[in-house]
Amino acid sequence: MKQKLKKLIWDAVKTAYEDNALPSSEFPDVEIEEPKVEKHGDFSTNIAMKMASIQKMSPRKISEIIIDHISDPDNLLSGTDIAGPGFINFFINESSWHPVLRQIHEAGNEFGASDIGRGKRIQVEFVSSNPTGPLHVGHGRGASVGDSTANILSFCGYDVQKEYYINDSGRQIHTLGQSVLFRYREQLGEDVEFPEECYQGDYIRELAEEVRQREGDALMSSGEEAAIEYCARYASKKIIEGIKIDLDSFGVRFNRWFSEQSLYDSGKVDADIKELQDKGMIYKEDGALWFKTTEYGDEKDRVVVRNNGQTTYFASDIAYHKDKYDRGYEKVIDVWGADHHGYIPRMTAAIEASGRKKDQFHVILVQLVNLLRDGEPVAMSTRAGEFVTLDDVIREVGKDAARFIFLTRHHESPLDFDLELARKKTNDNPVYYVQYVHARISSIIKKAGERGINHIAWDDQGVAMLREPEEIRLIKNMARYPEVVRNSAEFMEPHRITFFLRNLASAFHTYYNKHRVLEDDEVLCRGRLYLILTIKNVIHNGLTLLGVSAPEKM
RNA sequence: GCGCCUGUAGCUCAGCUGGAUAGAGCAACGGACUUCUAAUCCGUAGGCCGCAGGUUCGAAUCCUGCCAGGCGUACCA
Repeated sequence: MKQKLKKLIWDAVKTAYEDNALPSSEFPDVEIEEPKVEKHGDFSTNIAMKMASIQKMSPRKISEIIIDHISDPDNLLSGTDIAGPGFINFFINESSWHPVLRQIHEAGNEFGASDIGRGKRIQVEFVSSNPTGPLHVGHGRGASVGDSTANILSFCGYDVQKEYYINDSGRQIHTLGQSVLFRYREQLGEDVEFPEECYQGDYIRELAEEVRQREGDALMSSGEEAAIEYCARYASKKIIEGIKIDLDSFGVRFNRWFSEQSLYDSGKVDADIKELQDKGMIYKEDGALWFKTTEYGDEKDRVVVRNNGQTTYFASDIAYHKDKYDRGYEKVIDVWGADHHGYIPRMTAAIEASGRKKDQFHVILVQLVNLLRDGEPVAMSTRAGEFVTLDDVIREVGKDAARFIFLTRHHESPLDFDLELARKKTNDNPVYYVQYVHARISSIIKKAGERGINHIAWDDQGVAMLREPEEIRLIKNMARYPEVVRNSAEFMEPHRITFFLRNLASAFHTYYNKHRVLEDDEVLCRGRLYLILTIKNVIHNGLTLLGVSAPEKM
């Protein structure tokens, strides 16, 4: 619709120039907006104001000239208006909206999809929680944002891969091994003092128990390091399995699980450090190796190999990201917790140093989640073992409510997640509001079937009867969907879909309460059934992008 | 100190990347079910868009400076 209008205006401007009504041939882009106030029409443009200084004429005069030169062969417009400082307002004919319904219906699950990605290969890495404990709510938010963003990008024609990076190497894995070993010894009757820096959660005890059942007391006699190594391997493997299960029940599936350890095993970390050394990007100071990240805008240089010979997390991250690009991704997106934001400049620096462009890397920072129960904060700390796991949340409030609520805010603003609220099946809970539309429509369609209407299809006469303001409003609303999806992809902001759905749901509920679909007038009934079928279609599409189900019945 | 994020209705947040009279949901108050699901709807009330300057036809939106909160600022991850 917008495109059609844009063309009308553009043609009018050109014609006006050819008729010598406008002195200059220099025209700005046609920008079309949707006014907030209905009185201002369906669309408006500010083009006259933009042209004023170039044409050396008053905006209102230019508006008049443009309107005079508009030709509207398809009878799209029911009226135009000049308002305020020189806005041109356009009123669209009711009947011009009707074909939108057909587009939606014919596109089906593809309605809203586009090809703006042009098959560009893009990778989204998210969650990537360390395998030292189960996922908690914060990871849930990262999972929701990452997964939906990937879905949306894919819907917009990008070739998207979802990946999880497993930090199965380094100090914290060692600590994990220690933690399990301590519990293991404890269980075998040894009097041990459990160190504070170890992981305190009950899951460590369970893992130790499993180790004991498999190995008996064999680890008591093997060397300590070997025992820790064994426990670390076993525990991280089990934890990752648990994480996979949790994510699966959260509706998140990765294309690939990438092991940090594999970068060491294949020698890639060492090779990349060597390569950077050869390029002169690395120097030695105080016994450590430093990467000159300051040359790419970081505030200080960063250590890649410590003076004890151990590589830092940064070192493997450099190798990991290099590997991503080597695998052919043109763009790499990382979803991180906001507490890692200080890490962005050095990562960007490393990527630039390896010859990639800055804009080939993008970090989505997700702010922290404050978990509440009835308005009271719930304390959480992985180390102290006090946390509510993602699994707990899914069990308590359900996957759909959790995923939806995580996407009810811009990802850069902190989110309060109230367990009691999320569990309530009331109108406090936005997910039901949207799902309810789908269920209601399904119910009506079912009822129509009972009355012998089994096939809902485009019907000229029926659709032509959709003239109620609420009906036109619904169609206009849905017509915006493709643009919302595109913007959502472009800005990587899945919450835009959430807000769109709430809006559409609201418009439907209003309509539902005011008008009956199953009217005695058969023609009208056909038209309305077609309308709600397309609404169901759009709600379904949107919820799918968010990873939320669209129930037939509630 | 420096850097990033956030300040919009009593509360939780949107605001289409500069547009016209700033919008929702909760909470408050008053209404609507013998009719397609009341997990719904309708109405009322509620605002110096953190503060102060600047940019221009026009600012919640862009720039600068303050103020407040969160996070970061490791040879941790």
